[in-house]
Amino acid sequence: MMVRKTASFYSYCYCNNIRGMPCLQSSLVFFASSFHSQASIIRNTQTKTMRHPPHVTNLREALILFNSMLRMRPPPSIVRFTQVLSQLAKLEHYSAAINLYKQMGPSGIVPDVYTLSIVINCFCQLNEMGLSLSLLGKFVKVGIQPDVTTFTTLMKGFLLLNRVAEAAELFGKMMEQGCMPNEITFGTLIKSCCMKGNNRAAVQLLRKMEQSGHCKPNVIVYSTIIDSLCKDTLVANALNLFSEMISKDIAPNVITYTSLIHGVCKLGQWTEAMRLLNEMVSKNIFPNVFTFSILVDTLCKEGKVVEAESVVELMIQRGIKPDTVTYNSLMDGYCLVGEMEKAKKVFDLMIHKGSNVNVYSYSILINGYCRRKQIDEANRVFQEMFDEGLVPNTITCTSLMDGFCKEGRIQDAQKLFSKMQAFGQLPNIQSYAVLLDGLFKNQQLTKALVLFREMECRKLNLDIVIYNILIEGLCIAGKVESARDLFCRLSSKGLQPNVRTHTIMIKGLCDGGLVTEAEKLLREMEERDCPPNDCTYNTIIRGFLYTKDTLKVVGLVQEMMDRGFSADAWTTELIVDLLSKDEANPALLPLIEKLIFSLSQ
DNA sequence: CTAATTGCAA
Repeated sequence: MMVRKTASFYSYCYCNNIRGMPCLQSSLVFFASSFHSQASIIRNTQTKTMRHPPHVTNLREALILFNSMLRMRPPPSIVRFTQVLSQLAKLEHYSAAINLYKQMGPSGIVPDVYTLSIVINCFCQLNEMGLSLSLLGKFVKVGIQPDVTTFTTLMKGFLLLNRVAEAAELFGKMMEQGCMPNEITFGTLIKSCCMKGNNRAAVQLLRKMEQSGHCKPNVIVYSTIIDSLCKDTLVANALNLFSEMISKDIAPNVITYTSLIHGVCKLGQWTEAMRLLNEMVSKNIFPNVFTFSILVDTLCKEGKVVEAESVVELMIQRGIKPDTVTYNSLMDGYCLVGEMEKAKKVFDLMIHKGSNVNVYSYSILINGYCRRKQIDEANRVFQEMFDEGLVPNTITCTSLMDGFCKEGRIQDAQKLFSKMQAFGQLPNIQSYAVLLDGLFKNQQLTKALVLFREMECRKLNLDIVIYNILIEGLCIAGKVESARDLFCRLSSKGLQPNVRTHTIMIKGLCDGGLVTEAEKLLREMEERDCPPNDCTYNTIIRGFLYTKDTLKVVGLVQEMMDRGFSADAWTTELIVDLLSKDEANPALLPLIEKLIFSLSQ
């Protein structure tokens, strides 16, 4: 089962980097300010009353505060310590939080259920499930019981690692202790099902929740499943669940609506998106920066950048500040229509407005320059990214690699492929696919085959996309027989050749002078429930054009047009060229007219 | 003082 794509570690980690601040300068500012803040942090702690929970905004503050708390006599209550750990965990300083917790014991500070749950969560976040479980012993030692939160946290940890059996065991143990699952427990389990793409199990849990009698489904569990269905473009099912929650008087919120709007947008149902938008506003649920960003992104993907700009204007008018994601979407919109100057302007605007530029921002720009064949500019941006302390991820590198390949700079692509591992990025199947394709298209058959062997050894999940590249590559190298052999062996590998596979094979056969066999394959496509598309027709027609078989060309063009496909510019040019020279067939002139007409559409 | 829901790049 496919695991759904989540935000990469790096794009998240580095999104807070501030552009244009030299390292030395920033540490000097930091150092100078530390004298004042250190004193005030401690003063704050020593205030006897301490009505407000201590607030820390960074790791350094937390360490200073915690150490001063450990030295106080009598020490502050466990609640104070736990508050600091909690805030550190929220800042994702999990290891630091664990280290501080370890200093509590020797100082005689006894943890409570909150403290231990936070530390358990920290271990879970670090994938240290063994250490996480070992803390259950600590509960016994201090004479307290883990609660539903503790168990939920542990279960989540196991589920994220796909260790379902252990999660289930914990669920049993929790029930044994008379601890009943609540909304959040179910919410966690449901989210886990959704992340694995198992919507059925998610809905089953929702039904279990209704029957349990201990808790009732709420807006969050409904939103979780609705979002998951929308991501799988099962919008009709999502809308059914949506009606269901309304009928149960569970009020949808901005997140529910945003998920639905995203779902219909992905299907290109703009009218439906607008209906939902109006509906939510009529219920006094107002679109937020997420909602607007989806609208901006959808318009951009449809090439409507001007409209996207006006949505950005609208959100500013409504007092919602576009953020990095909004601007990244807009930038990608300009990249998609090839307006790189405007894309760069948005990039500069982000910096000007104080929005952080992140790995996405650079990746989008790099991808844009690559598409426009401005590979040197792409490479320059890639370099700039490093200078700003951002680490390109697999996608960034793959984009640039693709750019190099398409410009014939295969060595640069290979170099980058090797280098990405140096900055901690493992090439994935797409990275391999890009390089493999590049090697074949640049006549590096041997190197391509070596790479393919490596892919097999790495136990990558080689799908039909990879085999399409391989078959096409063999054809390019003039190894049509090998390509055909491989094509025939696909089903034995459990792979189903798709339209693209067939089209690639047809092109290979045509280029190898085997047009008759190519036509036979075209006919077989119908039988295999894989009907040819416009690309297939254009390919085989070009094949017959090269053999100057006018009759076949005319027949196939007619067939293609009957099916509602049309000749592309290249094929049309060749057809017109052939027919105009073929004086024996003046009767074919109407066909030329038809073709030119369809081309002008 | 602890645990669950939404957006961008190949």
